Amino acid sequence: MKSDFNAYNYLLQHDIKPSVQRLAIINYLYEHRTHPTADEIYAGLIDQIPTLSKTTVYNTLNLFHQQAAILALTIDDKNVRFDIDTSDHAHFKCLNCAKVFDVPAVLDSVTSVALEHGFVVTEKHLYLKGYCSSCNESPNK
Amino acid sequence: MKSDFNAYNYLLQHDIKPSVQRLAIINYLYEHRTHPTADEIYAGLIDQIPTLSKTTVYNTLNLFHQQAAILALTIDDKNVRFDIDTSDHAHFKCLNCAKVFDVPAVLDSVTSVALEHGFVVTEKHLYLKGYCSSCNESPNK
DNA sequence: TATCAAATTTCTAATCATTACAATTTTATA
DNA sequence: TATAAAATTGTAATGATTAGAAATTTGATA
Repeated sequence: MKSDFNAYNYLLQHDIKPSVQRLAIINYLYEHRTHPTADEIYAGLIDQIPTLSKTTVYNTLNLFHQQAAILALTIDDKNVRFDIDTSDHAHFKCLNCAKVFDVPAVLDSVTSVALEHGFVVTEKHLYLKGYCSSCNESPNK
Repeated sequence: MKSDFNAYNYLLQHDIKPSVQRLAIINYLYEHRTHPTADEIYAGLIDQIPTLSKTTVYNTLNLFHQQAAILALTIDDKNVRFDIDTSDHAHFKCLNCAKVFDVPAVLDSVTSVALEHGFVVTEKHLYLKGYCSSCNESPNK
């Protein structure tokens, strides 16, 4: 079954000139909602594009983020993680299994407080940490 | 004028055995609400404690964080920043001047959604990014 | 279609925050 | 004081990310 995601148009909509590498990376993010790192994306695409360079992956992700086509998550203090879903939602990171989950959330109220301080808000990140339901039932520590 | 902050008791309250280095670091955080990095804390204390090691600063901050005596902020993708204020509040990072500001916020509503998913939440971080009032008036880019 | 400049990709090496690890020093206690 | 445990320190290693230069591809134009 084919994906109904039009990667080509998605890039154009964000003023990004499509290329083989860029299409592959945005498609990877569309298909993998695990908030992958640059390294994971590289590893996932190297078979499909044997000439792919890790620098290209980093450059491309930075470009996508600049153009607001993706989110760059700093929930992990080691790696930046990426998310194609730019709609309002929060993230939960399990301190045991290290997985990052999506959590529904509305962040409007907080933004309004920032506006009162004269801040112009371009990004909102809500990160929760703790233990997911699996790890909570059988903790491994 | 002397600070009314009792660093010694503060550490004891968090089950941390006081030492010269630990007291200096927690006092530094009490007095500097700029969300400093480990390196900034080290630079701020090296004159006062010439034998201080950067490893000790990292070890100590990790210990404080583990004991929930401070927050470890990953709002910056380069460095971890630290905050002695563990009460409910958000952070705003200016993408121009890189300063991190405190913003009042209540995060209860989001936590409750996470609980419904069976998550145990131990940390909440709300990070806003954009341009502060100074940089917004005279952008430097 | 050939040419040329700009954009993109790639490779290699550098950077730099953080941690690992072993040695030294300090602390607490018998 | 002797001794073990805890804390601190110094050095080297790790590893994600970026810098910078070279190679390749793309797109426009003649």
